[in-house]
Amino acid sequence: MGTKRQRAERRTDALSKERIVEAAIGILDTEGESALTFRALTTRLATGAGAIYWHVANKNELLTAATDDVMARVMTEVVGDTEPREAIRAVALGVFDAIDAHPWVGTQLTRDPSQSAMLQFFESIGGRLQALGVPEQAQFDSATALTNYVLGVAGQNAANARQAQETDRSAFLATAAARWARLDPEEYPFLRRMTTQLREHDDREQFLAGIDLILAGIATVR
Amino acid sequence: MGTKRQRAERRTDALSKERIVEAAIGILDTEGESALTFRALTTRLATGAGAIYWHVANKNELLTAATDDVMARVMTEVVGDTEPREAIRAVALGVFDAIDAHPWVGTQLTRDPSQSAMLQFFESIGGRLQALGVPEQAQFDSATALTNYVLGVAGQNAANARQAQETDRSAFLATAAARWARLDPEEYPFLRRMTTQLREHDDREQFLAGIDLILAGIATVR
DNA sequence: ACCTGAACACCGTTCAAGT
DNA sequence: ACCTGAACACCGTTCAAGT
Repeated sequence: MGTKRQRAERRTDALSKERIVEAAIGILDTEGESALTFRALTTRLATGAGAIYWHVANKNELLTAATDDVMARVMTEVVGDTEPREAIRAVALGVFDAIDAHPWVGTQLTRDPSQSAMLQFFESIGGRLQALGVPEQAQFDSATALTNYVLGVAGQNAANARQAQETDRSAFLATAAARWARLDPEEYPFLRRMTTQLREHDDREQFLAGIDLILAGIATVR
Repeated sequence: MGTKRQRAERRTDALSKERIVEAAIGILDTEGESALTFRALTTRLATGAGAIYWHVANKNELLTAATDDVMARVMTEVVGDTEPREAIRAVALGVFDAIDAHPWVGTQLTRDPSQSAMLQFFESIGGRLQALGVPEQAQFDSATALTNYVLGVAGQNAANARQAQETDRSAFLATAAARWARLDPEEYPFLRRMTTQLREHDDREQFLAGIDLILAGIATVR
């Protein structure tokens, strides 16, 4: 009985999968994707590599768990809306904001879209399409289109974050816009015409505009 | 003069960026992304690591060059169509087929979408939107939506290829469908309803269906 | 100018050994 | 059951030295 008590009162800083995932998220958020190594983790957790492997199979499982951790919060937070169209927009925006705050989530989702987080997203979208009155036949293609679009944005965001790193966003956009402006006008008339829009656009608004475009297309199928 | 001649007649197997890129593509296509290492390259090219670094700055530049090599062919092959809507579908399908044949291209495009290949794609789409009569204001958002969708599919395809690896496609789909069928029907009614469609769908057709959905949405903006 | 190949600094992962 | 930490098998990249 005394022994059992002792087991229940384990030191609060004992290692666990949750604590490891938490530490991983901390490193990813503050120092970026490339900083997450088992060495960095062992230092932060004051332990050995083998201790981590006792709780986690490998680095990929750790990344998956960290991503699901962030995404689970998003999916549960966005449940209020009843109007299906608004609900779809809200869920999509929730994912966008999460990826914006944690770019490494974008990398991970594009690397492994069969994550339970994406299944939840797909389910959440699909259920609303049903409520929207989209015919059965078209529901699969519609949900897939929305999901692929979100994954594309996720990847872009992660790539931008990787490239921006030091410089801030407006400087980053200015550089990109300058590159567009320097392109051959014969070969790239469209990009040149869009230079100003590139520099001045808002990622979040543009993301929503894309969602609305796809929703408008879906509304077309009757 | 004799010297100059000799220089012109260099041994045909001399190293060059093109030959290195070609070898890299060979490894990527036959053995997959993880097989592309500088050790594998030096073996295949019968040279030293330093020799490769003389022609190529680093692994990322090599991957970028290999991707642009594949994509450049796609973009030039698809120029026949005059009807803008068909041209957009053809360009998108060309990218899809290229990624289907070379899944590593999908990984690279999602990792670095500012590649010249994607700029060409964006330009190609944008020019056609103009021809389609899409208002200036909406062209940027429309081209971005299509591009993000294609990038999302690219990532998915690459991830699937990575996961499939050994087993063939139908076995892969069967496994995924079986996983969907095992989900809690209370929590995942939509996924369960879509299980059959997942198992029987054709990736290429579904990709086109998504493009058509977005195009239908774009046609809505007047 | 172009190439060789050993060496460097780092990875993720394993495993015998401890408690 | 859980943890330690040295060791292993790999990486990408550098660089003194060769031709």
